[in-house]
Amino acid sequence: MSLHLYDTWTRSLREFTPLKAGEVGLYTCGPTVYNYAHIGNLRTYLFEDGLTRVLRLNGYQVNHVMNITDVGHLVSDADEGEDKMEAGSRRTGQTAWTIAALYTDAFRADLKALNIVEPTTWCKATDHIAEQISFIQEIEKKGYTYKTSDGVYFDTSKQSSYGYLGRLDIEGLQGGARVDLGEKRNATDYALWKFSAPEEKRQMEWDSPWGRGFPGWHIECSAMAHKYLGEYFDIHCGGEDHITVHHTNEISQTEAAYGTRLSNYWMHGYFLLTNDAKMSKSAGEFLRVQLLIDKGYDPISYRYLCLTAHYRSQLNFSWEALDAAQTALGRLRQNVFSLGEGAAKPNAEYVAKFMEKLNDDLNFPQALALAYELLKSDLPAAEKKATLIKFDEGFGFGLASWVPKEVEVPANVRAVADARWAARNAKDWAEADRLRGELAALGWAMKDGKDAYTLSKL
RNA sequence: GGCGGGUUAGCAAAGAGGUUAUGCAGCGGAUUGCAAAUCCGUUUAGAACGGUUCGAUUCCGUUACCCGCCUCCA
Repeated sequence: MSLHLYDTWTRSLREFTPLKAGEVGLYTCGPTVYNYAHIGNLRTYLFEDGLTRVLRLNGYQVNHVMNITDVGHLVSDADEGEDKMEAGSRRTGQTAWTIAALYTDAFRADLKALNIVEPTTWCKATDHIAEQISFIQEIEKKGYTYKTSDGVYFDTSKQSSYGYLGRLDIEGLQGGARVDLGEKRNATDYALWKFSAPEEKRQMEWDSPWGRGFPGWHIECSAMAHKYLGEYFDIHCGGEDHITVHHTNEISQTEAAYGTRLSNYWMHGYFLLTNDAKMSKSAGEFLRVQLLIDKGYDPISYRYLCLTAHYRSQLNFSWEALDAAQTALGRLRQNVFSLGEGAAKPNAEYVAKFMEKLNDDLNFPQALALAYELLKSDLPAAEKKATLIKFDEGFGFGLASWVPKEVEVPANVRAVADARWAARNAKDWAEADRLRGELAALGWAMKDGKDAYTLSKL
């Protein structure tokens, strides 16, 4: 089966056909670096990583561009309110530029911990102010802009196609608008450029043909996607929340400036929920990869958990589910390791089935089930191993390089264990059991093997 | 208020109009001095009501409940 992907634009599964043979232009909306990423944010990057892996498994060369939003969007209230970067700066007492660098590094560390392949091109919003300004000028030239006292806005009423991606009901939106329009002409109009307030000294502001200020929050993606991938490229991804506003406006801008809908396919990852509610940064506490590590989890266990659910359905996070994933991953790794070192080729039939699952809109849950079917099959060990390592190009668990962890055993623990091993071999069961209890008190479990024992931490 | 999605066994989560999802947990057995690990086997399903059908958890309708977006957001 050839690759089929769900396209939000058509709300249907479409066969994937690249615009240029053998190549894929992919733009994925990146983080706003005013705070750490939480594991809900990272679910979307895991979905996109799965996508790039599947594209590569299909033989495509993927030109993957991701932005770093290091200029503040606005905290709330449709183009009103304070700037997130400036707010983060005030919170931490560091410059906006410093915290942008800090959280960018933290984000990349998270990607690494989850074994997410980095994009081929990173681009920072603040490095592309000129591109954003000229993009706005292009829109202005086409007659879609108007100026208010606080910025330059896009007049969505001049664009009959506006809101198609989100299937927006413009009339309904006007009626149910939750915020004041201010000087905006329509509820769906959005800022292209915002002016710095006269009394305000911003850390991040630039001169523009319209006045000193900063870019609106959708223009960077349109401008950078245009610069690195052209007027029309293959796939654009983001979280489900981007459908109705951010991506709708990216399309709007690009359509005004260049007459395309920016990307041929639009794909969206769905949210991670906790306690059946969306995980959010504004709701205070949120789960970071570092917290998982601190609690003794391997971040790859979280990756495993995400792969057990389809990217297009919401996933309810719980520690119980993460425990299950960690156990399953541990066994899978041990299983693959135990298959030995023999050389073999991947089993063509299983690989074909595997590709069929992944090519069906990235069905990782079924692909994972197939891995277990393969493990239970009666194929030769070496062939199983080669096949699973092939599968892992999609999973990204790092199965090929995994080896059981060598644990450092303190000398006193080793001494007790040796004593128990001697007692056991002397069939002194009472003493052996007593010493096992002693080990447990020290926090160690002892497993008897045929010719030797192994120790593991409790 | 407008738009969209969901409800599957103890937990998480898939596909399929009729034939084992899968993982974790549980249970039984093998194995073990006892364990652990492993292996083999196995019990729990598809919100409620109605319709279509030889047959529906799967398609259609109604109801209930849950969630997301519409506001910064993955």
